[in-house]
Amino acid sequence: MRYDVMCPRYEQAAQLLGKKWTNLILRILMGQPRRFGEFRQQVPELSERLLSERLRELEDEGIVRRVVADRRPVFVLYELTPKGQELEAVVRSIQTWANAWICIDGQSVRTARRR
Amino acid sequence: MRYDVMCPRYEQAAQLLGKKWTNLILRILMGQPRRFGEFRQQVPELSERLLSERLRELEDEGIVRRVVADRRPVFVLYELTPKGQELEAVVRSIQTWANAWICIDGQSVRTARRR
DNA sequence: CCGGATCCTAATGGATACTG
DNA sequence: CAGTATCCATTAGGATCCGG
Repeated sequence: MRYDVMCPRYEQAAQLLGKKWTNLILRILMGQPRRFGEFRQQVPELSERLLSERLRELEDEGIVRRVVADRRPVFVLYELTPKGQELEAVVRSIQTWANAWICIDGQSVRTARRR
Repeated sequence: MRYDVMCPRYEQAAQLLGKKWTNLILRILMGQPRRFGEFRQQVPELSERLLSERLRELEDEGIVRRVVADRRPVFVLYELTPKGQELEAVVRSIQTWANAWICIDGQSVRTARRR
């Protein structure tokens, strides 16, 4: 078997999930639709620029839908699409693995390599 | 519920899986232990520098074990640890999701946003 | 209230050459 | 055979300020 070609969708999915803040945003959305400002309250360390960028990426991927309520003041909701909802299985499998193999201290598992 | 803190292990796992070439390396290792040069044959586009870097990262995470056969010429095998083997469930869940939600063309799913 | 525009720095990845 | 070392281009992310 040759492995010269990657699955582009897999790559895209994995790289998206690996980006900073993405998983946090997804988790928050898994509970319920959220407004832009709610993310900021929930995660003060996440800047508006990155929040906006991540939401846009997820929207581009069809994982998140942006719903604009057309009244004043402007009111925007972000919610998971079906595609996004099915990501929950992935998120949980990563979490399960991480929980199972967590190590307590920050030490490397790797034994010293000879130089 | 507050989401001000991320699960560091989850983050680390997701970010590792999202790095370029990592998933390919894992897939190759899931079949059987491999030698350094075998990766290069299987994936010619992957440079020695990055291959070495990825393997080292996976080793540091305790996902891959580096086994040196002490005879001439030097002979090195990389193999999955139990921790690494259990990543297969994660890889498969990502693949399942990616397969289910693949789109054929390169077009964005997102409907145009008003500017 | 919901972002966009800018600027700057750090991290990532590719190419190439060299070594125990 | 199995890597390191170096250099460079691109990308990702944080900080800050501005606008409909």
